[in-house]
Amino acid sequence: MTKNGQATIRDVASRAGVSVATVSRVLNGKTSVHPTLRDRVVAAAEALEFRANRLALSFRRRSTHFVALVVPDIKNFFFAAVSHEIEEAAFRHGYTLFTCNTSDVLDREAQYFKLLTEEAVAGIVVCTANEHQAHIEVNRALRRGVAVVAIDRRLEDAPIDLVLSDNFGGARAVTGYMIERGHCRIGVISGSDDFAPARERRLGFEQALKDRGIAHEDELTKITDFRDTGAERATLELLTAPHPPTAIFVCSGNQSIGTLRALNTLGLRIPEDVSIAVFDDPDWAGGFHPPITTVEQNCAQIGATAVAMLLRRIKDPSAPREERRVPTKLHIRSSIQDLFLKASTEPATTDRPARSSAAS
Amino acid sequence: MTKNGQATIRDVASRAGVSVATVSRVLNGKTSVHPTLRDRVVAAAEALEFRANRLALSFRRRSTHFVALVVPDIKNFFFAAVSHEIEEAAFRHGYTLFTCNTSDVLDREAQYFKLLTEEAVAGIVVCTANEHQAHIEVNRALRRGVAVVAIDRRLEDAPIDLVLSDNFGGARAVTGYMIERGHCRIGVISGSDDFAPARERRLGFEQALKDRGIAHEDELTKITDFRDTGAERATLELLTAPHPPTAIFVCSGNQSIGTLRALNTLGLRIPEDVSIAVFDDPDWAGGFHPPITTVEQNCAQIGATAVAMLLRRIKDPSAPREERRVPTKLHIRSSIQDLFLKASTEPATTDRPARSSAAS
DNA sequence: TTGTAAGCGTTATCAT
DNA sequence: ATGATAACGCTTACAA
Repeated sequence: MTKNGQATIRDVASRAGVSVATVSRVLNGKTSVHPTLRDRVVAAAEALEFRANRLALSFRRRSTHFVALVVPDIKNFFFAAVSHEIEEAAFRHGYTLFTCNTSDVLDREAQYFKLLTEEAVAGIVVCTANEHQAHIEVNRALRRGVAVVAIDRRLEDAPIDLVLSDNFGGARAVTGYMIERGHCRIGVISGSDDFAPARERRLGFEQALKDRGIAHEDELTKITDFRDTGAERATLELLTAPHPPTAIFVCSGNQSIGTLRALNTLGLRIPEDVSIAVFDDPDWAGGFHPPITTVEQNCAQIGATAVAMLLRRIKDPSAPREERRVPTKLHIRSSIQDLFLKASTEPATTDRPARSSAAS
Repeated sequence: MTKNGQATIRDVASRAGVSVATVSRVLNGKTSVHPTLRDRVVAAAEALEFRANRLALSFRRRSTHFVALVVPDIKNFFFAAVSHEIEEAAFRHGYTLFTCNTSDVLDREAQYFKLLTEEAVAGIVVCTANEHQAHIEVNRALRRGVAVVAIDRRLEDAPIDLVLSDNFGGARAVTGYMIERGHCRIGVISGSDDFAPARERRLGFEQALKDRGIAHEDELTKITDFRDTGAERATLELLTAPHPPTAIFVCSGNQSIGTLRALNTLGLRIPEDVSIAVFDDPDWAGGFHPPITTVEQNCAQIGATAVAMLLRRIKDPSAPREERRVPTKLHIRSSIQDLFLKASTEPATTDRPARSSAAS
């Protein structure tokens, strides 16, 4: 028994009257040992409340049971939700999760990859800061046997697994819904084409237009950063233009906050003055007044899939590269006016459009 | 040079023509070594791109540079923000962060403490699942030299550092603001008194009432869980009662979503039909229609303080226990009607209450 | 099947 | 100041 109070494998061995090798064997259950000895060892281990020293284990095995999630911003609802799911799934499989924020700075991402590789994590789930520049650390990690899977954004140049939402389909569906409600001048607020999800959502939007033979007007497309401030500015521009759109498709939850703020500033009501749809379904969207029509990404499934792919690759590093799409879900609520229904104040809705006056 | 391509301290030693002990000494800079040898070692290390094996280091030193954040739910905006801050600060000091969700299950918290202790983390920042039951693992961690600081909720029975918001003051201030606008029947939706923040916010609310000599009415207080669904139900009850309040103070951002949903269901407008204030300032609050008056917790400062306290305790385990309060900030927006201003549709506000009609 | 013993990469305790 | 060398706790050849 060492001074710190923790029994070691030696203590167990001597108490059971066997060698440390035997103890190790029964503990790991690889090779078979005589039942009698096995029982003696187990008994001794229990009596001593033996727990293998994890630090020694990692050292010896040159590997750990850590996985990491490297994302631009854990405060973003999407990543927080994915993180939660990954943590949950990883825990079930005996892994513990590191959280790493890059703030979309590539260098920071590289630093983390380096650190995590040195720390011998079993795997990394990453939403990269730059799709076009797979920094050298990614390859280094791969070479060192770290399993890597990308989510949400592609990691070009690197032959790694990928899981992302059906951005194209989701955007196309919700845009189609708007068009069917009579909107033909629809503004879109998207992120940089440098990122797959932004690009795909914008493309899905445009496809819906084409589907219905509606001409695409360039001045209705605003490309901004992924932050709310950029979207706020873009919305202002869109709606103060000479011939403003009747509806706006906002390509992310983060950006939608800026859009909504802009609407407040302009004193425009949803959906009477302008209709709104947003990609992402933040928790407050259904409580908004009016409830916002959204495209929900299945964060849980994305996280679960990422972990599954990670575990698969940890087991079999040479498995064929995979790319998985996770379906989105359209939540039809009350933020899109049906232009065919004259004089209506509320469009088709899932929620009750009651209009009474009670308290006060 | 070992097979995996990483130079070891031995490689450096032989290349520099010195013993491993000397290499170790110059690398750690504890004892002094002759400048000549020192230079040779440094040169060799650089030539070989030597990086000490972290797994071996942890094993040898019996300690790591990991810290952990153990919280009920990382999806909760408050914890996500705190997590971000902790990660940032920790990274600056050479620590990497583990994220651990307990889902408010005490047993899960204990499991994590056990694991983290075995993994020899340097410190744990925890928002406990149960204030009254400091499970044995906390003490075990403490005994094993893990620094622990609690945030948001107290960890009773355990003599550990603590940092939380000025819940009482924040609640008192915003309630006072409502009263000054003429509200004297104010409903409050709070969480279980078993948790310090809920208790303190409710108490702050009641104190504001007392401050102005307003009688407290029991049926205006609703205690629910911290989830939005509980708050939704509570709001419904509050507002369909015979004599409903003119305003509601919601004690957390999570709960406010349920409250807002309930208002939509009832078709009640803010602030014309009912005024709203919420504790917590989720990112969407300012974009809501109308913008919501909130009490913001300074997540960044809470996180930074927690890390500072953690580092201090890592350095000096016997430092005196500390308890720190972080001030809150009142955001006055447009969700509280001024009952003294007759016929008004919008109360005093920071935002512009314009009412025009543009697009479409 | 079981035991002996040689590492794993570092640090720390000895002599020198 | 420097260099052998013994740990640290575990796994795993290799022998028996």
